[in-house]
Amino acid sequence: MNVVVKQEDSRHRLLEVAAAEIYENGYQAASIATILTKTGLSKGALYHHFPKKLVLGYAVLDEIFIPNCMARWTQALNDSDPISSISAFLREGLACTTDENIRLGCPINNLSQEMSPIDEGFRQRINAALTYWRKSTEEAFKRGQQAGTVSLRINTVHNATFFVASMEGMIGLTKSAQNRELLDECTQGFIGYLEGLRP
Amino acid sequence: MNVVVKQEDSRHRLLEVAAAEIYENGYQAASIATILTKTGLSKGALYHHFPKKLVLGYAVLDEIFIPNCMARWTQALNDSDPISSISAFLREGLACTTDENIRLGCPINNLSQEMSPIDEGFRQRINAALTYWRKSTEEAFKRGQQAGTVSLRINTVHNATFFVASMEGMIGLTKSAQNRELLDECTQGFIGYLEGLRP
DNA sequence: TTGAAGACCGACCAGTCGGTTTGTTATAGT
DNA sequence: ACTATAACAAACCGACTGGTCGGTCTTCAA
Repeated sequence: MNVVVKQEDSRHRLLEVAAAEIYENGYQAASIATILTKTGLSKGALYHHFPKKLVLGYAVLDEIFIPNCMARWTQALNDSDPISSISAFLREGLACTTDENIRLGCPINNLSQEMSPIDEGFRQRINAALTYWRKSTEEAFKRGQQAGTVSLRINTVHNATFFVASMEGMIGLTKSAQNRELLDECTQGFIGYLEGLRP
Repeated sequence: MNVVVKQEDSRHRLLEVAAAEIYENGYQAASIATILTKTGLSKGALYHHFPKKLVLGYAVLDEIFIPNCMARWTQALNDSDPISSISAFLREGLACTTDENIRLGCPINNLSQEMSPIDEGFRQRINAALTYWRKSTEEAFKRGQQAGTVSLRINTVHNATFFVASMEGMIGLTKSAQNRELLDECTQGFIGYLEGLRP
């Protein structure tokens, strides 16, 4: 009976170790050999579950990176006051950012920058996630406008796009500075911008 | 006499071709062999001018990427009305962004995301450039405050940091979307934020 | 009991990587 | 004219890459 568990386990272990490797080194520099060593599995096992490295990369994105990132976001937006809830989201993000996060940034953004120009499969997956992020933010702004918590004079599309861009940029800048203080400063500037969207 | 030209030429050609390769593929995936093919030079030539691939990468950053990026920026800020001049800078950037820029993003940001976590030499160079960018923006905001074109209620440090982050994020988001319209929307949101910094 | 199938192993492959070494040519200084 | 040195050229190297393939073991249905 634990054999069934074990076979499911192999795929899962592969995915998780691969995710860690890709997060640390990027997709292209992530080594199959290293993943095998860290899982304790063989090459046969890996290529039994995933026909190519590319498919493994897609699976990591689809089953680990994107769900992880989306989970926290969607539950932060069920509100008629998006500015407050997004500010809270930023502050919470600041608080629960680990040293590893500061060093390595956002896994999706990393893959986006690395793979978008050279592989359509990666690009489309990432773009879909980012588009969803923009759209849900845009709708949150609209709900805020209806509830009177967001100024009617702002363009929700422009500001939703600018918001997502700034979010990614903030993480990226923190990564190159490797400095938590900078993330703090940037978050405060970010919240200042958001507060400016009130009526 | 044209021999002297030629030897300087070799280094230059190597730098330029390497820059293009790194811009296209990132540092790690940039192939020495490809660079040699495209320059028409031999391995001996390359390793005569640069002892290691890493040194070539640093040189590309120091002598090509960073100067190119800084040149346009510094001349855009000699003004007592930074909000107007930065907005103009954004609009101009939008206008002169090539399709290649949309596909490949900002070379410095690319290297930052790829190399910051794994090589201190890259990280420090990039961080120095970004720090300079933040500081010069901060000073521009302060000049604006003195001239009465920027609100005295904003924190110049926070907003300078947020500005640089948003700048990088905007380029990165455009890259993953590969969509000029999105860059346009984001720029408009960006300018809206900047206008909000006025008194 | 037998047979089929899924899960897994690990030796092996061709190709590419950055880097080294040895050798040649051209030029500048004396 | 002679020599030292810069500026290349190209064969070569070991390490490593993703990927293949023949075979083994376990599980389960018939």
